[in-house]
Amino acid sequence: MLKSKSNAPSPTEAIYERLWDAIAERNLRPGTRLKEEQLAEIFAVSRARVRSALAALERDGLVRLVPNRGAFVAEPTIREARDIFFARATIESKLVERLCAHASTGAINRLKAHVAEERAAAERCDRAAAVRLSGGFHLLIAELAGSPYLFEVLRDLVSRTSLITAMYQPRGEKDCGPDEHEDIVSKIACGDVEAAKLAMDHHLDHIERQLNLAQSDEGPRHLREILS
Amino acid sequence: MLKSKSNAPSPTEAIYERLWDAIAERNLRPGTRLKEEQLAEIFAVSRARVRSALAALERDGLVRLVPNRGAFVAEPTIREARDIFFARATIESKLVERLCAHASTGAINRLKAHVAEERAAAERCDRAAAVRLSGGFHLLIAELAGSPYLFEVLRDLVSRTSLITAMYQPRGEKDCGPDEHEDIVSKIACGDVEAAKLAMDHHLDHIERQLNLAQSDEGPRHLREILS
DNA sequence: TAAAGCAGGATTGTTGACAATCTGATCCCG
DNA sequence: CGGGATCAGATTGTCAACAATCCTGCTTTA
Repeated sequence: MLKSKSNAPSPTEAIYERLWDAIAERNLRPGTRLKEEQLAEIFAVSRARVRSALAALERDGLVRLVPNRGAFVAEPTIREARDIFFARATIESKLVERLCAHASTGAINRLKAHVAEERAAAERCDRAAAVRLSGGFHLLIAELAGSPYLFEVLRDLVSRTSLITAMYQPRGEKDCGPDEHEDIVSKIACGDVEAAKLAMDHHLDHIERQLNLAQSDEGPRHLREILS
Repeated sequence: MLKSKSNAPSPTEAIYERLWDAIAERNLRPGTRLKEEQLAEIFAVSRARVRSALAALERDGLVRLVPNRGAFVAEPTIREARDIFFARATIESKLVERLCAHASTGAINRLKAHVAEERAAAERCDRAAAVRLSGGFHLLIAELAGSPYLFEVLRDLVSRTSLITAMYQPRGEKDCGPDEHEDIVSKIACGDVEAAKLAMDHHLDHIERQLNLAQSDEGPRHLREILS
């Protein structure tokens, strides 16, 4: 996994992040071909570094690597999408349970502060921030629950969920606001384990239900234009 | 993730597998330094390929990569070890539950056949096969439960467990035989969800309890000698 | 004497060029 | 006119040499 060096993000990470953003914000649509040389030129780095960034993105399920063919933005199938949500429910339910078991007031406050940030971003209509913060909420739960390993797995799952959302959620549909997150936090604050788990399950189920099977059919756009 | 191409394993995978085996069979002890050039010479491949294999091993938690310093066989802490077992319990419990829900007779038969293989390997005292099959049992459950994503996560967890076992299980201690696996299978065959989940939890807990905190303190051995 | 400074050697990180492979269009033949 | 072989162009995969970095042991100096 990519190390999260707090101060200095490695060059590979930087490319990883920029591509991640472009995909999650729906600017790079599923199926788009990612040519190594092209990316190397755009980001002004060597091809080798692009390669390692693409390898990392493949590990997180955002990119599909075909031998001798190249890299493409992944196109998760409906079946895979449902599997991702199953995995999320499995893991997040347990994390909520564990968090309830020993939730400090500090933890509750961090959760509340995060939801407030989400609300602010939603009101600004800052899509990029909203997507990032929405995923961040779930990661925060994993962090506070105290399982570094499941935190990493969930980070992966959240990335994949972003891609799935970009692919299957109708463009008109508004992202789920911070209301359900707030609900989950309040249940955790009460210390009601079962209610909190149900709230999380319901939340994930709600996101899953918003998906539809019709794929977007806009024309392709040029990499150079999207990645500024 | 490494693609599991059924017929032709890629060269990178081949190196990955050989190092994995060496670590899981306790020939390469935690903390051992893995020099790129040395490995390249031993495996008769280029350094670039060793690099990508080491990157894959780091992703699976078997190797620690230090910038400008090199690669070392990972040394999971006690805390990390316990976290791995927590993650396994979380995931495998759910997988067993799901498998019980729709366990075909074909699935049961595959499980029984696998346990039989395990028993045969144990009687041959074939340690390498025993380690591989023991992990394979858990992976088979994930496969039969029908969650490709959690299968991949569990593959990772099993690798890490091998390393933890190599590091913290006293050498005298015999590996858990196939008895507990057989117990789990029988509970699944009965369709008793709760009993099956309990059996799995107990099995994992049993493995975890066998760990001790004293590290092995044998002298280092030479890479060339171990990797034949 | 001990600690800081300074090469020397070894190891990793990076780059650019070369080889292998695939795609797509053209051309030939039935 | 249609189908299959063939060749050019483009793209990925691999490699070997070069640059940057780090550890080790020695030297110097207070």
